[in-house]
Amino acid sequence: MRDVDSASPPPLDQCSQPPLYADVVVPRRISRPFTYLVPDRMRERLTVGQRVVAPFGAGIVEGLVVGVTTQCPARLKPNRVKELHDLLIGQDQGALSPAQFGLCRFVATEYLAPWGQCVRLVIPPQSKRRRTVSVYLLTEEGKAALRDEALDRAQRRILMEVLRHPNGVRETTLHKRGPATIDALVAMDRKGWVTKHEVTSRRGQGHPVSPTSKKTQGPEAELAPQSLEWTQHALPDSLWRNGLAEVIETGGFAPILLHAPLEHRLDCLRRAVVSLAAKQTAALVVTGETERAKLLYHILAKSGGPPAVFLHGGLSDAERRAAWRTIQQGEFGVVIGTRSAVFAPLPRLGLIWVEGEEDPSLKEEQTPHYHARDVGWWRARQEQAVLVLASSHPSIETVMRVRDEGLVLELPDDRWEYPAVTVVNLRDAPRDRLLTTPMVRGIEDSLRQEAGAVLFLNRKGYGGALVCRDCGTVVQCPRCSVAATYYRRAAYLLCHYCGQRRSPPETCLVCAASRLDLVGFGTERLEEEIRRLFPRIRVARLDREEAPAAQRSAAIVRLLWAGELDLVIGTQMLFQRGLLPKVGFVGVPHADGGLQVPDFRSAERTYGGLLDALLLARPAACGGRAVIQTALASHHAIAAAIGSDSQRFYQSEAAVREILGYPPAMHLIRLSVTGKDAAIAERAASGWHSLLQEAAAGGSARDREHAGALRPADGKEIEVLGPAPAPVPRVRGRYVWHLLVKSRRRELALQTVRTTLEWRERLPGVRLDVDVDPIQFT
DNA sequence: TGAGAGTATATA
DNA sequence: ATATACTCTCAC
Repeated sequence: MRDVDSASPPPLDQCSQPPLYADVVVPRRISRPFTYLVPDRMRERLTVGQRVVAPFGAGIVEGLVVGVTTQCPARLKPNRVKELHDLLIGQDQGALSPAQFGLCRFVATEYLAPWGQCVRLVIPPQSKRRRTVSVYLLTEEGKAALRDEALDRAQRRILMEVLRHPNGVRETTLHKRGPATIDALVAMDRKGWVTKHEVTSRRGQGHPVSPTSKKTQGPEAELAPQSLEWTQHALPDSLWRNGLAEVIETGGFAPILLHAPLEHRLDCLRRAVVSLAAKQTAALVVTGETERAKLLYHILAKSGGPPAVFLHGGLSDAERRAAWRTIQQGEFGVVIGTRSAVFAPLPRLGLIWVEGEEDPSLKEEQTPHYHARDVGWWRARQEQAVLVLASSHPSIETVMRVRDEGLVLELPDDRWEYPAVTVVNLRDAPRDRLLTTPMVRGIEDSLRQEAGAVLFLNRKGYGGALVCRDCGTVVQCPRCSVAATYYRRAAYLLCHYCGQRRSPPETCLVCAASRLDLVGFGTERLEEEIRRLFPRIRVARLDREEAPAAQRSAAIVRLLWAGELDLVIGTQMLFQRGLLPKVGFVGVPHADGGLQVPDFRSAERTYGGLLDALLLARPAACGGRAVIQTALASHHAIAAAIGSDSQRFYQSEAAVREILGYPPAMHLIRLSVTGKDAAIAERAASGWHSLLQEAAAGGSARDREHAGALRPADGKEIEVLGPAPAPVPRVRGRYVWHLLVKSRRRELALQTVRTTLEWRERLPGVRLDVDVDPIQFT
């Protein structure tokens, strides 16, 4: 790829101009650009960053010009080079702004993703043109023909299919069946049994929605009014005065970690937005969950600040386009959205605020695997904006990075308002009981005081898994090598990886014994236990099974605010849905449940979940109480959370990551190879591994030469681990192998993987994926 | 033997 | 990604 900066402007005034070539990246799974001849009529208007229509393969694509040159690449025969078809023109269509161009290039290089696939991140969703498609419809004669017993079999099959679809079957669908089908169609068309019709494609018929619609304005009715009131409390002597106000006032690039409870963060956010609006600049607020974005939208829209725009994944393409246009026109003071909103085209960006920066949802799970927080960091620097990463339990990566490169603003540990915490050691408690005596007492007290109670258990379903009491075999999903979760009420086993459900087996599949035991407790079993102990109370459950629709969970939140629920049982979803009122009692029946997960971030997640749960309770001074049941009270994640000692957690966890060589001490790139055939997938992974080893050896040798004798030649600057079966080695019937590239030097790791990508792009039988800074390890 | 499914391959 | 070329399998 030629460098963008080396592109020379086309000569304007010669009669015999040399041919001009454009390097174009296409929206395909190919990293390298393709070279096209620039037709004379485009010479003057064609620039780097221009979007173009180009012939590609059998069809045409919309690509992005990333370089312009007068030389045809050596290995291309000039007669094989095709001409560009057209320039894309239009307000949010044609050329990318320098900011958009830079952003998508950053994502491509930083996350090793095909540049052409990153372009869609920075442009509004394309309106599906009102394309017409041909469909076949059944005629009366056709229906009559179906009654004929002697009808040709192929023809009958087609007619039956067309009969099933009163709106017609697409010509392209039928043509895919092969030449026999096409012949039969032509024959039947001639006989008048079917007719071909041109209809407007269904896609793209979504109603164009005005920016004043419910969805872009934010759904008002779903939020409990009390929860808004709660967030309007002004806090005395906040972190705003102690630093943030000044940074916002000064402006320019400044990375800030705001480590404080939610009410403090919201107070700061509201003030920051108002303060920016006074300076005619705008804020971009990004958060992981749509529900959280809704909440922020309401708080900011109701606080007398500047107009706000709501941008999230639930919007239709038409709605997103409308929101996008509003943003480009600059008639707002703040944009609030989820992950992809970090690319929103704000003019005069003064602040990027990442609310809940530790949220794994900020990481895109598909290519390009960008992290909205890290994109935000880069963008803030580019556009000279303040960057605020806000959380009550920030990721250790952010804590370390901001300590080095920015400013940490935190509420001191002793000023966080926690409930009075009782720790129950599960090792001293009877094994078969889920709720110990102190826990039951705590719930009873809260019922007596009508103060509300929340139980946090981060495991959905009834029990964890079915285990054979004789041979110890765990009942697994047949397609994914992972234990299936048992749901009692619906009486099925559900695989949490592929979603397949089936009825639980009567007997062990290995030894045929009929003694299957339920191991572990899920929210469903906890609910059953609560109903047994307290038959009269009003209980609700907040987890993905019970409250799949946002509406349902919003209803539970509203009931809780209205005091019409005595107790809520929930998973992580408790912290993601709306805002809960502070309750009198919080119980955590199994605090260390998440620590067994084979993921180096499990301690961080456990700490965060526990902290969030404790913060659902009223402060001790207002009678708030909590009971934590754990078998690992001395683990630093649990000890730090119950002792409200965040420094302890971050210190211990940083040490662990350093010793084990995980982020932030080292940078990781996870490579995965997926294939239906286990052996082929493993072989491909091994092949990739040796290629990486080679590249690493070559790379650091060159590197050492370059840097002279400064660095010891230990050859350990980059490590390639694996191939190993993924933590869940089989998903949806496909085998997954992982490689892990580790290095303290980020650029070296990226460069090493980059050199192997040429090979990666064509490899039969397997699917390959590169994830820089992976979060999810399954 | 051919239809149909599945898989390899190039795309400028 | 996607269209096309090519290969393999299975029923006739």
